[in-house]
This record gives sequence, C-alpha cells and structure tokens, in this order.
Amino acid sequence: MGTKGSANRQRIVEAADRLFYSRGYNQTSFSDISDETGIPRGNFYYYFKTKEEILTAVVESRLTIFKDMLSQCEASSDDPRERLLTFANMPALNESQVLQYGCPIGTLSSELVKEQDHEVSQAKLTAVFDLLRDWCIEQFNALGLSHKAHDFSLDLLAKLQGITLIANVYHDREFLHRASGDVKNWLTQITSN
Amino acid sequence: MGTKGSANRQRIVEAADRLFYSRGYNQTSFSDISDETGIPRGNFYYYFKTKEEILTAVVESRLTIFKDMLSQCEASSDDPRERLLTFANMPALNESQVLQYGCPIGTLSSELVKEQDHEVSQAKLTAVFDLLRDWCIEQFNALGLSHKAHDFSLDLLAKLQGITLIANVYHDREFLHRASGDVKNWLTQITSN
DNA sequence: GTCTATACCTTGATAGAC
DNA sequence: GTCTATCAAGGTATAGAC
Repeated sequence: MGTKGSANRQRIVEAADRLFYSRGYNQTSFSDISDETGIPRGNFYYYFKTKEEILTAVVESRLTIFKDMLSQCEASSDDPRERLLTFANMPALNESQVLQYGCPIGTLSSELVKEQDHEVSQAKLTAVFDLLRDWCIEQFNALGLSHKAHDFSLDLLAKLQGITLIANVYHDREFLHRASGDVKNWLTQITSN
Repeated sequence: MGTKGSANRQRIVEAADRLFYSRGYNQTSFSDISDETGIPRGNFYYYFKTKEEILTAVVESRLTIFKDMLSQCEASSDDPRERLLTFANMPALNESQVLQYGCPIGTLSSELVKEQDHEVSQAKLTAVFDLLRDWCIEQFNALGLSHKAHDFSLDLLAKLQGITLIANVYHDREFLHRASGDVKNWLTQITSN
C-alpha cells in the first residue's frame, strides 16, 4: 500500500474530520488532534507538510463518504424518483449531527469561502457539491426531465442546505423533519406526469 | 450621548463588522481591526473588555441593520403580500456581497454554533433570526394565514438561506436570481386564494 | 517511522506613561 | 482618553535523537 495507507495517517484524518466538523477548521489546533489520537504534534509533519494538507485529506475523505451515500441511494431502488427521495431524506436521517453541527460540507464551505488561502481544499469542496449535483442531474435525466435537470438539482441542494442551516441554528428537530417531508413532496410533484 | 456613542468605538465596530463578514470572526485579529481603523490594538480595551464584546456589538449592529431592512419592506407597500415579495428579494438585491461572502447572519451563525463560548453573541444572533421570522409571521397573519404563518415563515427563511449558500459556494449570479424568482413565485402561490 | 524538544510567530489581553 | 510596551499562552512548523 502507498503512503496514504498508513494507519497513523488515517487516524489523524479521522480525528481531524470529527474535530473540523464539530469545532470548525480554524478552531481546531494540532494539539486538539494530538489529544484525540494520542499521536504527538511533531509526528504530524511526517504525514502532512502543513495544516492545509490535513484539511485537503479531510475533504477527500468526505468526498468518498458522500460517494458511498450516493451508492446507498442508488441501491435503495431502481427508480430514479425513489432514489431522489432517499437522497432528500439524508439530513433528516442524520438528525442529531445536523441539529448540532449542520452539514459537513455546507458549514465547511461557508468557513472556507471567507479565506484567501485554502484554494486547493476549497476546489475539492466544490467538487463534492458537483458530485451531488451531477448525481441528481442523472436521476432527473433518467426521468425524462433533462431540460430542467440542472435547475432542479441546484434547487434540491439549496433546499436541503437551507433547512439544514435553519434546523441547526434553532436546533429544531420538528422543523427538520417537517421541511424534509415538504422537499420530498416537491420532488414527487415535479417528477410526476 | 452614552459610552456607546464614542466615535472611536463606532469606527471599531464598523471595521470589525466588515472584517467579520469578509474573513469570518475567528480569522479576524485585533491587528486586522487596528490596521483598518488606525487605532492601536491596546486602545480597544478601553471600549471593549474582550474580543467577544466586539462580536456582540457587531451582532447588535447587524440587528439594527436588519430592522431597517424590514422597515424598508414595510414602506414598500401596504400589502403584506408585496412586503413579503420585497423581503424575498433581498439576497438578489445584495447580489455582489452575497456571491462573495454569503449571508451576514447565516454564515456567522454557522461559524458560532460550533463553539462552546460566545453564548451571548449566539443568543443575539438567534434574536436576529427571530426578528425576521416574527416579521414574516405578522405578514402571513395579516393575510389570514395565521394557521400556517409559523411554518411558512421558517420555510421562507430556509429557502433564502439555501439559495444564498449555494449561490455563494458557486459564485453563481444566474442561480441567485432565478431561484429568487422561484421563491417569489412560491410566495404568490401560497398567498393567493 | 516515531517521538521529544523547541523555535518562532501571532494571538488576546494587561500595565502604565502621557 | 489615548497610546506604547509588553505579557503569557497558544499557534504552526522544524530539528534532530532514537
């Protein structure tokens, strides 16, 4: 296995992933990651040259997590309509995390757009959004809605980001589920003909 | 005038407001604010005991800005329906800022929910959301939709936050305006009977 | 490959002269 | 009221022993 297969490296990325999500990137220090993993600070630089490289690795890790999530959506049904419904249910499914910390890519994006550095990580983050958008487009295409597939897909992402943010700010479980239902109703409506 | 009327104090808050918006709270240092205002770092502590107090002052400043914005919405028409449409158009109206830095309260909230400190500022931030929500509720009430006023209001906030976040991530001006139009269509639909 | 020690800088915050 | 000098703590990053 290559350098990326190191057990320590993976433990660092996993801990950083959790901490970046629960505290934010800028509020997570090497000491925090060291405390969580038991790996001394100085040892990080054997695996990563800078803190941003850890960030990049975390974003890549989230990319594969979202790929797996999309695989689950595909496995849920052969019907693209059902797949989209499964997709739209993800925020509600991850209720407790969403209420506490928001969306793993939405909140991180909000944090990173504000900085002039981290261009690499930021590009990779946008790639995660692209992944989701393109997957949705495929589903809409398969439903014969190719003329509106792009707009519908961005709409869907915006709706989910919006209810996630409001549910997070208010820690409102009720709203999260009610609004998720509304999104699913909207999906059924636009995909029925 | 009270202590809050000091010219220097106001200059600090205004500079901090801009910087917190464009760089984020945690990424803005006293040195940054000092550079912008020309006021030496050490002098800040005459006006504010901690950095969080500056944050609180900034949030209070944004609260009054949003109050003014709502006043403009009310002045735009006597019809609550028109007022809501004016409100829904705000992200599109502030296009350039939204595309670059997102929503002034949405992004700040996302940043602050992740921290255990800043409870005071966080509470005041939620108060800004409450202000907007309650104003929307009033408009829906006036339209005879009191049974759905609360849900509609949260929906509206979520929609605007969602399109703002996606427009920000993608720096997509087209989407911002198209999706704003959709929200306004939705408003006309649910308020017509 | 792993760990310790440490350099160097910036941070928020303080003390005290003027 | 305003400013300079400085503090202690914590940040990222490096050097080098094992």
